[in-house]
Amino acid sequence: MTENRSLQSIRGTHDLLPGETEAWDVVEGLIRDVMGLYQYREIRTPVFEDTQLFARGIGEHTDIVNKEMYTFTDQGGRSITLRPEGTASVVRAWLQHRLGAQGTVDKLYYMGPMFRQEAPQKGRARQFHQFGAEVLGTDAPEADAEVIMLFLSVLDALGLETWSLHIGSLGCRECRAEYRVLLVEFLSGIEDLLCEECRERVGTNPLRVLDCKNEGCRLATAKAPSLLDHLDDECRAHFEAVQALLGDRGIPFTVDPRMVRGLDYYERTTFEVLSPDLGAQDAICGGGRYDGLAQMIGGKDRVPGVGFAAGIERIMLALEAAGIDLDFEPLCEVALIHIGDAARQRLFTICDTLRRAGVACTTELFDRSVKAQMREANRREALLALIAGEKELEADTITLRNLVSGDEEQVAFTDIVTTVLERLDQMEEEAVDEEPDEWTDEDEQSGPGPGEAA
RNA sequence: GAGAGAGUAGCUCAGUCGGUUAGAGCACCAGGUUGUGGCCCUGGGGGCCGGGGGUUCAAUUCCCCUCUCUCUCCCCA
Repeated sequence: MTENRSLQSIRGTHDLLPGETEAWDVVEGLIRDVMGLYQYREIRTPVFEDTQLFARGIGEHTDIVNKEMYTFTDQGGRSITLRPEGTASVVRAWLQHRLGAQGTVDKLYYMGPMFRQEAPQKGRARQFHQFGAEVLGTDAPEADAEVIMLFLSVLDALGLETWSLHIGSLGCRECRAEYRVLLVEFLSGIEDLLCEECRERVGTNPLRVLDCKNEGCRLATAKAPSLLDHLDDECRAHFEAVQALLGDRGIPFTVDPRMVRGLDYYERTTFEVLSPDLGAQDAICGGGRYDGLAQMIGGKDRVPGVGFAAGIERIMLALEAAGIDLDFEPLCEVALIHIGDAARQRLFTICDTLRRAGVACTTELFDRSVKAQMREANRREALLALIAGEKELEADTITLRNLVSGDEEQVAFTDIVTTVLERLDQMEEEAVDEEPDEWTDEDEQSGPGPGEAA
């Protein structure tokens, strides 16, 4: 409405700035590491899809489809929607490219932005980021347990130790339909005790009534029949197998008979991982089995599948709450410091040469004082400074200063690259010698130095 | 979508019961060292007091609208 002179990012979207992106890189890198460990392979699908994919997959009566999708008509008159979640797209791509044709089980993961038009608050943005994993083509309860274990391994890799795992089962379509009749019968009897919204839900999505946070509804439905008591034999066996697999590995979990997911495609196993440090938006991961999804979006054959989606922003918040700081300054090995214009030009060339040799370095682009240039070198935690002014140009040498020890030496221009590489090697050796034990395995803080390549 | 709170320097925040040039700390720049970092001292730059409208002699301050953020409901990752 208001015509601001300067535009800003739109409501519910955020810029990730230097100082934050480094931590995201670390987190994403650790996620990829764990995915590799479990042999899941990445899939990247478009951020927008045919609206029907989500309408049919997620469900017409869900909040997501009803009121939260970014939908628009493109110039060809097609209805397009920015993806509000990842699973439907992955299954669509799996069907489209016949990834199951080899008869193998496919294990896929994805990572990227999702879009939902909700009221923004902490841990909930309109563009947010999820990563997720999917196993397609198998009913095996091991797949259910594996995706849960996979996510918990990610938390472990990140150092997040406080979480709780909640699991439930929605049964298959057959047993849920039978149960639904029972439930509607029960709810009809207590209808006047329910909140307005729930009275509507009795007709549209009765299972959600059990998940209502309203005190009155909770009390009124306390004695409602439980879905878990009405699973058919196969679904019960499957659910028990999943629990046994988790239990055998000492993974703590709570069975939540009322857990209902907000997406219609779930069947059988559902689960959530909650973080105690997040406030209202405390789910960092949600998932489950979706054996009917492939057919809901037009696939000919039944393709069983199970997976999860996890919110990266919420994980970042949980890390922060846990006091885990993954930020690091990008490595700067050499700062080039000039006095005067001639030296400035000379150093620009030397900087280029050093970079070609794989040395991370920077030159001064403002004409600030030597003091300011040194201060910045210090701020960047540069290891070496190369200083040049009239004196050096005349003598055809450069001053090389070790910024850790303060030692200085004069180096001939022709020897700069070899000497710098030599000194950096020496400093690295010294640093390894002094490094405390706990840091010796892998030093995440220093980031990937371009210098290592050479 | 509903309710509540908040927006003042790059950042974290004071402040004005409406009244001249709006402050601190950190950060930045410069000087103290005719060319050398971290500590210290001195000085400096930087603000349409979120935006628009209204009341008033006078609005950063009061009122309304709007935008954004935060919290809650809801929903979800």
